[in-house]
Amino acid sequence: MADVKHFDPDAALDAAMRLFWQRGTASTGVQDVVDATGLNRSSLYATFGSKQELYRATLERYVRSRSRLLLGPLEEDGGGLPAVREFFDRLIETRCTGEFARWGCMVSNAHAGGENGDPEVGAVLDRQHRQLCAALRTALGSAQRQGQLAAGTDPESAADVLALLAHGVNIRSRAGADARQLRATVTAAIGAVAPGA
Amino acid sequence: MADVKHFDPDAALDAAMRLFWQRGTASTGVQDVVDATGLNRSSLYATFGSKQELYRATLERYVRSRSRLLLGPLEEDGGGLPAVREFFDRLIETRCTGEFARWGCMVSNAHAGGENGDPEVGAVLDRQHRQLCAALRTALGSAQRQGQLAAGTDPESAADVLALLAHGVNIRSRAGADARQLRATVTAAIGAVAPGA
DNA sequence: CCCTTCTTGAACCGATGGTTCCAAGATATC
DNA sequence: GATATCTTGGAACCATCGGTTCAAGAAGGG
Repeated sequence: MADVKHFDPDAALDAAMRLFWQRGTASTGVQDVVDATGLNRSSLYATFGSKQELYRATLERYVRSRSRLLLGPLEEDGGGLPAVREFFDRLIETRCTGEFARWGCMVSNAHAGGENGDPEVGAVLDRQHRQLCAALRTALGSAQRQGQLAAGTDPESAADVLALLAHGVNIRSRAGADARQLRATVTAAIGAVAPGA
Repeated sequence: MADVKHFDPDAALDAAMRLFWQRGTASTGVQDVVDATGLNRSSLYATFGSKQELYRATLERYVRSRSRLLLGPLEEDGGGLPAVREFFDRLIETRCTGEFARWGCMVSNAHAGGENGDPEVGAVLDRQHRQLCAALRTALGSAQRQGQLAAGTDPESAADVLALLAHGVNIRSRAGADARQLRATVTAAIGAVAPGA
């Protein structure tokens, strides 16, 4: 009865995501998206509605794919302190090397870029930050139950501190901060807020 | 012989600074600057050259005025641990209340906004981060000499951790993070990385 | 009052912003 | 193969972008 899409919307969304991630909303023109995705303006608007809706879609794709990739292991049962250390190792690795080096985190970038002027975007940012805190809390809680933490350590406030620290890593990585330096700092931080037993 | 400027360049620079600080470079048009400063395009270009040069000028004004306001007390001799606590108190106060609430830090914003594509801007960002680390190191060093720190505390790595944490505070404040929550988290962090004697 | 120097407002430039529209092309059902 | 329905390509839309230019006006020194 009808025609079907001649392109892969998921691939297009991914290409657009990378654009917004790297350069932000304001610095990315619709023409840039057209060029990067290869599809036409009409198809783009027919599929995603508007630039703002497209941005929201890419942001949600980011938190569901890229963020999940990092947070997933953290939320698994019984990860404990090693899971926390591995989370930051992988975070710094991702932020400083490979194809995403110097791109930072799309969520942190959205924070600073003021994209939260859009209430829907703001809600995503808050939710994502709470999820990061919760994931760290889960891992630190399991660390405590496994007796990995020194007595008197509070997993909740430690998780909040490390979550803020993660934002700091994301920000500094955009300026090309040295991975070794970041790793050393983060290691010191973990050792201080979540000291081993 | 000639005519003299009919406006105050410093006031104009300050108005432009607020614009770039709040909304970023890409989202701020020259017309916005014209409207905010009250002076016209010609005077603006005659005085500052280009939009990019104007941005650089406002960024430097920011680090020389606003940042200095926060970092100054930290660098003074003998501030010790109380100076560190006061720095974060004032940071959070500035970021969450008053006319600059939800504006974040212009330097952190520039990081995430990718403004460091301009090498001169990137240099300012790196310099400013190093200065923040150095200021914290100074205060923590004096704390150690005054016997305020527990044995085994390393002022240098503690300073690096707190500097990253400051970026985190700046970022989260843009999303309207609760000041009390931030204060509690920061207090926990200071207590962990720079425990009192 | 003249003349020089600066400021000012407005118009102008090409490029680009996001968005819409319509004819042409493609496809699955009948 | 005809037809209905969707996608596609491309152009056009109108506003604004950053940046430049120019003529008129204002202000000081002679």
